[in-house]
Amino acid sequence: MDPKTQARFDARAKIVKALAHPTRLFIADQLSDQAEKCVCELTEMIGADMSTVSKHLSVLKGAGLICDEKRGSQVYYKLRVCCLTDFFACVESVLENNVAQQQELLA
Amino acid sequence: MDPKTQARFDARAKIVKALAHPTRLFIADQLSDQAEKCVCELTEMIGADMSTVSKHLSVLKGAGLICDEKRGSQVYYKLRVCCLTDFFACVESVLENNVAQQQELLA
DNA sequence: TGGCCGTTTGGCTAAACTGCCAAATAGCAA
DNA sequence: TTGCTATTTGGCAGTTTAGCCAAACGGCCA
Repeated sequence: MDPKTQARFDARAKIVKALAHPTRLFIADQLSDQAEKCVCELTEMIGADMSTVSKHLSVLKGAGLICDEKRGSQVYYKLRVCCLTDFFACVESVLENNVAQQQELLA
Repeated sequence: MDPKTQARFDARAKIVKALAHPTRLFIADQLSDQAEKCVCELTEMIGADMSTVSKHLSVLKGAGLICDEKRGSQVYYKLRVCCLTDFFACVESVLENNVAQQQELLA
């Protein structure tokens, strides 16, 4: 694989990797309906340590998937990408495929 | 987060994680144009150890993203999911957004 | 059968990732 | 200033992942 191709797929993988965690997928999903949420709200929903949630948000931000805005002492995050809904739909269709195939194997 | 939601996002993450590697993204891309390829062809293109490529294929297969068919002594892999093209397009748009933002910061 | 080719599996080490705690930072209000 | 809240950062232990080598497996052909 030539270096240019390698670099391109490295860059893509970095973005996909940022989404490759249940908590981060959940966050992206929560933010996907145009709603912005602060860290404490997300922390409450997720039920983990706030530092953990903050780091997950940092990963998503580093990949350019979300952006933040400070208002007072709170930080609000929102999606920076509009196509994630399709992305999730695709993942969901894979899941459905997998279930269908498993049922076929049992039948 | 209630257990059901947790399980749903765990399942999604498992699929996204399977794609979260440059080599595996490359493989998925190669297989995305309806073409099936055997392990040796992919190994040649990627330039890694065949055992490494085989393991990557195993990860993709485990996630239900590709399927395999043995013909003689060779194993051919092909995509099992049609929506990956949109998936890649979304990732690509994130990359473009990021570049645009970086340029804006410099200007 | 023996040998070769394509593929997978086991094992090992190095690197990356997670999640918690504790500490640092920043804003706001008394 | 002090104190309180929201958030981020540093650090550490446990877990997972990556990629190579060696070995095992399976099909094919002489």
